[in-house]
Amino acid sequence: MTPEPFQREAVRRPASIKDVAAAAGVSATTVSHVLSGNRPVNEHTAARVRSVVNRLGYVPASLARSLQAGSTSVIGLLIPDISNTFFAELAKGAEDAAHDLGYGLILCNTEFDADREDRYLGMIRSRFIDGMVYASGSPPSRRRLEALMGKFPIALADEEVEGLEGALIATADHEAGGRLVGEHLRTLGHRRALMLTGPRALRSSNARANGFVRAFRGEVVELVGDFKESSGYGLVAKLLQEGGLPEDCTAVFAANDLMAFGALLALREAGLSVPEDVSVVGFDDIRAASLAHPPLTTVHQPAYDVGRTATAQLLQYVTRGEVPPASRHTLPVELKVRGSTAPAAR
Amino acid sequence: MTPEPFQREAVRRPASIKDVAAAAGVSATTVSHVLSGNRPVNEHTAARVRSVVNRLGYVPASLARSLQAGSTSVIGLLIPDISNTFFAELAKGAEDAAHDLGYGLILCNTEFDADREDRYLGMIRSRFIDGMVYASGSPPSRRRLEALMGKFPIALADEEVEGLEGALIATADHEAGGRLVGEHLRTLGHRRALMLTGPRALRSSNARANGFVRAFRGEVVELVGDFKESSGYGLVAKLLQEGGLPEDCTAVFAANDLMAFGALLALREAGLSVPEDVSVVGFDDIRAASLAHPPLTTVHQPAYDVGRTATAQLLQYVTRGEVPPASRHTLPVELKVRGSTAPAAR
DNA sequence: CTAGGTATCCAAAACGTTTTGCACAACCCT
DNA sequence: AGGGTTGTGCAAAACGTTTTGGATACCTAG
Repeated sequence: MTPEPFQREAVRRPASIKDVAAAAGVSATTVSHVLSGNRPVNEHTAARVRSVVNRLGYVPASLARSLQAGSTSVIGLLIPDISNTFFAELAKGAEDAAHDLGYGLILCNTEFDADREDRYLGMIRSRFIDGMVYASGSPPSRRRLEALMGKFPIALADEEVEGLEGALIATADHEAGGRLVGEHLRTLGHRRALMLTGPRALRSSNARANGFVRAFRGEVVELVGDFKESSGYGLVAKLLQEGGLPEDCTAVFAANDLMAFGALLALREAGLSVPEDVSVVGFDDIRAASLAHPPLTTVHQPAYDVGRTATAQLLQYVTRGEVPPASRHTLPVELKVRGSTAPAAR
Repeated sequence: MTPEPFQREAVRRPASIKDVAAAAGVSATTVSHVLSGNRPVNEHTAARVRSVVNRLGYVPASLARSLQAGSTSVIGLLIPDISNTFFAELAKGAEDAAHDLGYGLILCNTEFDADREDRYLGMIRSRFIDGMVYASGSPPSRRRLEALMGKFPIALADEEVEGLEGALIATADHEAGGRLVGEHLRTLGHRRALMLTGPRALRSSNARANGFVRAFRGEVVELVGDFKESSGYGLVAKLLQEGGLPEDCTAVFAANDLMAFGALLALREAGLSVPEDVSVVGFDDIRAASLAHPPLTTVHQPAYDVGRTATAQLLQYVTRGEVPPASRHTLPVELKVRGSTAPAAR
């Protein structure tokens, strides 16, 4: 018995509140009141209305409702790349927070593309969304954002923006993360390290580097990367070709896990073994970090919490019209010591 | 020089088309025409209007526009878990396809929660979104979906639904994937295998198993899991405790990578080495698969394409009102042979 | 000088709700 | 009997657009 093929109904105008009103012999006002409970309605009339609603399959048009209410109960989440597990986790946190308050979440995936970002920011200017959680992942243009933040509810996630100190912000404690790595490597006896940073324009990247340098108190060679696996590979491979790591350099700290993987690959190709010859540390603790070989020592970022907190802050502002008491949340990070670090080779 | 702290402007009603009209000394109609170019307007007047638009920072309210137009240019993407890389990739494809046609994408993350799914489906019933890409990941309730698909544009991604043959569908060729694995293992000399399936109610899961069994032509012991790492671990660990793998069983095929990882862990804990003692194969090719130790042999699913194709189909239907010629797309999969499979031990 | 264009703009309707002020009846209390 | 309350429901305004049928003035050709 094969089920009969599915049939698409002919399109027809969906029932409106007026249709319901007419069919039930009441005014649209009364239907509205029955459905919203905003004012009392005679139980007998209400029952009749409800029955008509069911029969006609009436569902209020949320557009009209939003237009009247002046808000849509939808916010946006702007991120560069949803297929990056960090942002996926962040998105999950944001979606949870939004859902808790009955809000929808529009995914604004920019691919680091400015045009795309602009188009999405247009959604807030045209008031299609009530607010935006902004986690651009690239150095945001301050001017553009500032103009927007003055007029519309925007919360920053993961990345702060120079000069927007009064804004709503949730971010991981990047500096502390860097410090933890510095202490860890120092304790293991390392005295010279190679640091692969992210783009200079990113505060988070700088904070990681600063924290590291301060706590490590050894000699650090900094190379600027772009957070991609290829850059981690390229920088290290090039260095190795040009005569190897700096003398006595026994550790590599990459500002994110992807670059660490790249570094890992380059080291392995050069015949160096991790962690025996060189220790490697990443940042982010993406899922692959624990599965890699060797498992990567890294700093766990609370991506989910960052997304959730930023969104909760935004919604508190949006729904209650008040800026939350703590308008800046710095969330704790955690060092995950795994197999890619070991005491410095003598 | 610290930048001065950011100031939030006092909230005031945003300028409407009437404000612009008044300030420019024309009617709202004219403003609308200037902006849309729908009808010609005297260039002198138009210039004046445009200048006022800029001065007032007027942006048309998309809600009102949508209400009038009868559509919102936003569609939904319903998935169970955005932090799963498979769905993240799928989401990326969907977002790309939507963006290409000027559509926004609302992320509907259900966490396998029926209430949550219902709430999101409400968005389409209330016409807040023009359509929905449905990739529930769990056996969808046919009745609920059928009623909805008759009335609203819905495309199925990744998972088909029994009896909805006429619907828009994009899915990977699960059966072929299973076959590829079967042939691979058979060629390597394996004759007995353990298969960890997904939930029985999922078509995709069954298709993988069927394809495998057919092509392997050896003896297959099937154990039903739930696509989670824990279930892969649990099933295999239990088996090993109760007397080990079936005699001469030299291969394990898990219906997805996560379960394969679980199996890998259980085998390792029992002192069995992969692939020397047992070969292990997964399905999905999530990022961690290639980074695991040993790198996992698995079937690559075109998650991005599935999302993109399903969305493109949906939008073709939504924008042009016509069902696309090929309303069912089966996308090719690819076997990635890595380190977790080897010739059967004698 | 008039009939038919053309260029330019506007008023009003429509989209589908919610909200608010009011009307009408029925009831209660003194 | 009259004033106040309560219960019930409606009409109209408002939200901010786009669309459509005219209206007005000017111009051109006959």
